[in-house]
Amino acid sequence: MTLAENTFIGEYSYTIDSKGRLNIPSRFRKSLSENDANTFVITKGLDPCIWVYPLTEWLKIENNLRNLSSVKNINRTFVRHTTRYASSSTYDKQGRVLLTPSLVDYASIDKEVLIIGAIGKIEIWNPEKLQEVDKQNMKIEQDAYDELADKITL
Amino acid sequence: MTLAENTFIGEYSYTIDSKGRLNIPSRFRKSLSENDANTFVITKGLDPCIWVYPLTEWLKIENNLRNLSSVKNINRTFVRHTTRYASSSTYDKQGRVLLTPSLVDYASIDKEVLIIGAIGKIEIWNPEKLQEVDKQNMKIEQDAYDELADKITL
DNA sequence: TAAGATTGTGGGTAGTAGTGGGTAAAATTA
DNA sequence: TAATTTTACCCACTACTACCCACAATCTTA
Repeated sequence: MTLAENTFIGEYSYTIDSKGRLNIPSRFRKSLSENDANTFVITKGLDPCIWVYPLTEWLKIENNLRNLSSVKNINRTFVRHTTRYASSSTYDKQGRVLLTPSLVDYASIDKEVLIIGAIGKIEIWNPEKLQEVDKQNMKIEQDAYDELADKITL
Repeated sequence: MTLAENTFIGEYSYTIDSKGRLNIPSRFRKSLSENDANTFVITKGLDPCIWVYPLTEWLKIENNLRNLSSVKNINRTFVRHTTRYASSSTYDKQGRVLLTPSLVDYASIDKEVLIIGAIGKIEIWNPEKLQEVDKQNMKIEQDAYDELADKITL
């Protein structure tokens, strides 16, 4: 349980309640650093899911974005896409954050969600959507995947 | 004589109790390094078994994952696959860790398990499953096995 | 060989975690 | 300003987990 700070692993099946609140797994909350002030930044993922960053991790991303020159069109698009849907949320006494309807809609989420620790961030998925996307990815990029597995996993 | 730290060899027959707890052989626990803080990271194996890493070994994997940019699609898939089934577990006073139902299910484990030291990690098998997989592999990959002989001297 | 220590396994219990809902403060709108 | 909606805080219930103790079998050691 002495994992590195702001590092998330594991998978949890949780539900979104009628008020749009989602509990962040206790393990994840405990792994936040002091500076995160119990706050996450919630935004659109590059996949059809929601990404949740610890506050301090998000600030690093902001810094990186700041350094992208606005002259390049692709940079402007990327910055816009990344920041547009982001909002910060401090979790309540029960450990829940509020998800905006537009993000919930983007990730095709109903009530049941899969919360997945992805090292520096947290992903929130509609379970069926994930399965679907996964299958597709593996079909297209099996070779690249195997190469990574060979390099990284022992 | 003692083995090197975080090195596991040998095979043990243990049982999983009604609460899903599994005792890690005393020999294995003793071989953990100080930095492991009595903690293992338990995850899905590439074979139909459960892999158990000492914390510090897992942190090396984590570091590699952290350096993969999320802008690339295949990187996101790989990180997700690798972290998703992982969970850290500090063993209790009796030396037991908690196995998640999804992993137990994945490895087709009932109650009796075979705990096998695989040098840098530990494998947890359903005994029958292992026998089955073993038989199959030896039939198919005799050539590849022979090729290994060039690399490793016994 | 006998006493003591260690190890694997079983189970009880208090505290914690996930979920649901009420209510007052705050924000928005008419 | 008043009415309505939204948000934040509080309490409550249930299930689960972590911690504790127990015990029998095995191993160690004097």
